[in-house]
Amino acid sequence: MATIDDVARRAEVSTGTVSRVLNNHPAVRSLTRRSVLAAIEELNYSPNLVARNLRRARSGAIGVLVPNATNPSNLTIMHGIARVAGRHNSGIFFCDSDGSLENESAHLRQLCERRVDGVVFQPIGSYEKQAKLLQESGIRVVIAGLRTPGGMLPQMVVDEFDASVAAIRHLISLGHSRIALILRGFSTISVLKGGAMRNRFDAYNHAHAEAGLPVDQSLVVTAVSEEEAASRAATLLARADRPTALVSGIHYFSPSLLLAVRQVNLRIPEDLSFLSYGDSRWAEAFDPPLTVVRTDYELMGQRLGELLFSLTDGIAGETSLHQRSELIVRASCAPPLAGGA
Amino acid sequence: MATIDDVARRAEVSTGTVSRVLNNHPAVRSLTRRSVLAAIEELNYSPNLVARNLRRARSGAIGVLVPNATNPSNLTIMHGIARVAGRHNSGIFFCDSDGSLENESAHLRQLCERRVDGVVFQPIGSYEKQAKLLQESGIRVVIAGLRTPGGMLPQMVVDEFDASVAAIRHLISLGHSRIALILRGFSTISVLKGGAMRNRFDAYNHAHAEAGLPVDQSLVVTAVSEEEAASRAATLLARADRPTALVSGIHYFSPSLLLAVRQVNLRIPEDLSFLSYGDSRWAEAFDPPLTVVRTDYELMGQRLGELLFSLTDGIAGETSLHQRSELIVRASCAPPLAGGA
DNA sequence: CAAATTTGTGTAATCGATTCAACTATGGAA
DNA sequence: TTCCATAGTTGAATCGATTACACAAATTTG
Repeated sequence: MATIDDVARRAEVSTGTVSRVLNNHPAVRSLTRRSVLAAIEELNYSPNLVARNLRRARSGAIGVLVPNATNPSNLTIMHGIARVAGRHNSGIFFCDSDGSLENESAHLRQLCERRVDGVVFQPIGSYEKQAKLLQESGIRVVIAGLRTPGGMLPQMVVDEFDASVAAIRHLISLGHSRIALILRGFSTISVLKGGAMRNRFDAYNHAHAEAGLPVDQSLVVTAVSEEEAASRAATLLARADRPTALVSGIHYFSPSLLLAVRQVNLRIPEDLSFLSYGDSRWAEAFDPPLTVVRTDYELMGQRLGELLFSLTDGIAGETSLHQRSELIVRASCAPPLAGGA
Repeated sequence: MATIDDVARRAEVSTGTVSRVLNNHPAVRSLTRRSVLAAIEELNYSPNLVARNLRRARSGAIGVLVPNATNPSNLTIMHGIARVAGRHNSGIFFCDSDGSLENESAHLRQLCERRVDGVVFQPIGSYEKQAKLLQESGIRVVIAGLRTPGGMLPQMVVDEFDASVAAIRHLISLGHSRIALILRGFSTISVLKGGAMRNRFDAYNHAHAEAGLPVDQSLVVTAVSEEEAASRAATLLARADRPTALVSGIHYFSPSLLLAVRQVNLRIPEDLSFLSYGDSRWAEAFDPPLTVVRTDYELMGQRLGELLFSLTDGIAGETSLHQRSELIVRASCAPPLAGGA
């Protein structure tokens, strides 16, 4: 594999000159430049970015750490980030924690050791300490997620509260008073610790309080997997006082929940209203089309990327971005049947 | 930021010794090791992988190049690869061509310059030349995709032909003779150039020939976007001699096609049988559940990863893997109505 | 025409690790 | 006691680029 020295020898110039050609430095005679380029061509030379990065003390790459790559919304965020990274011709180090805190910190350490220029970090649990560590190493960090704002780190907050309240309000205004909410988490207690689920739970309570409606805590359940979510939902729907509306707190669960609904022979929206967090073409194609709380993850990814690069490039600016979600009303929610459950 | 020299000074040993501690070399007195570790701790030292990689002439990372990250199957493949990469504690350089050949070669060049240890490459168009170039630079390449086997490069071939033939045969045996097929591509000609779509088209023809059924080429259409796919489908379904079955050649198009079907008020499966390539929870949750040709992409990703690492580690073995797809019969296909269209 | 400036190029130090040869204790065998 | 093998360590070269500095040649200026 040819090195810069090989090229220099071949073109009968010094390595410094070759380097200048590679970096489009203006102070090179065009005749010299041509012969260097010719040598590069002939030797099929490919500059070694590892060496360059060592010297320059930057890597031309950012790290993206997601909690779980099977979640399509993370993929969409990735796609947005990749777009922006491409424009800044930066590479992307992809890290998937696969749900484990252990993996998460291992990946963060690795990103630090690789001396990436920045990290987009969607934390699983508490993150302050680890993120601080990166910061101290001079690596810019942007926190992504649906958690409550706060903390000193640059972050992108998904402003979902209003849309969430609007969603529950929508159901209440249709006449529902028994609304089930399925969240992701080990327990209601874990949900209360913060994050997206907490936010959705708070909005649920807020909308009820606002309408003077009591909340039946037994209608709020958590699950860690699609299967568990489906079985919890089935249990709820089998109750004598079954809910008249079901809210899927995470898009990932929605198809399994819909399947569970069909298995107990309930029609949507006549017998049960269904509302889902997260939008997709499938939610739109479903019969009836699903009413959803939607967040534009592609845009979110792009803005995350822009924020990170503005930080690494030392451009000061707003370091806490907001992205509003919205309620998309389709046909899966309707007034409960007069006779009620 | 502390370097290995700082650590050496602090622990009052040479840099060589620190290096040996870092790499768990046995020839270090345990007393020395302890004091080095202490110094590392105190200085909050993080080894610089860029420097290490330069010296070692390997990067401890592989590149994964996908044509488009918005496709969920690519995501699933990524997840599989990430698992395996984690086990080999290798990093992943993520590259998204976003559908453009130009991006594709730019990314390949970058991966080469970064001196990744290997590349999983899902090419958009013809790839032989570019892949060869990487090979010559000593970078192992594994081709992923649903293209016809052949070529000298290690690859993972999705063996979809049998399942595809079974799918069309299934429709024919139900009594269908006018089966529409929607493929992704600019034109039927581009489809014929190869790749997954070619394979599906061939299977379609094969099953027809086998049953002695003529193929109406006007029922095979291509589209580049969901919107185009939906409008092409709408046109087909508006014809007097409309097809009695519709095959979505790519999962990505399916929801839009289903939407188009509903818009012309055709019931599935009574008025129209629907069969889709690619499976998902949504396809299962749809009413009626969709009959699909399914490929296990998670497993595919894992096997791709294993193949690549066996190559980079110099372990010889089968370099052309196969992964079989299967037909999953659900409820979206039924005999055409007696009266027929 | 000499001095001053500009332009282009070569030389060598440097980034932060690894690793090999050389050297020094340390203990055991002759 | 002397010699040898061995474990532990040091020092320096090395990976492949960038870049500050020095310097020669070419050009402008007074």
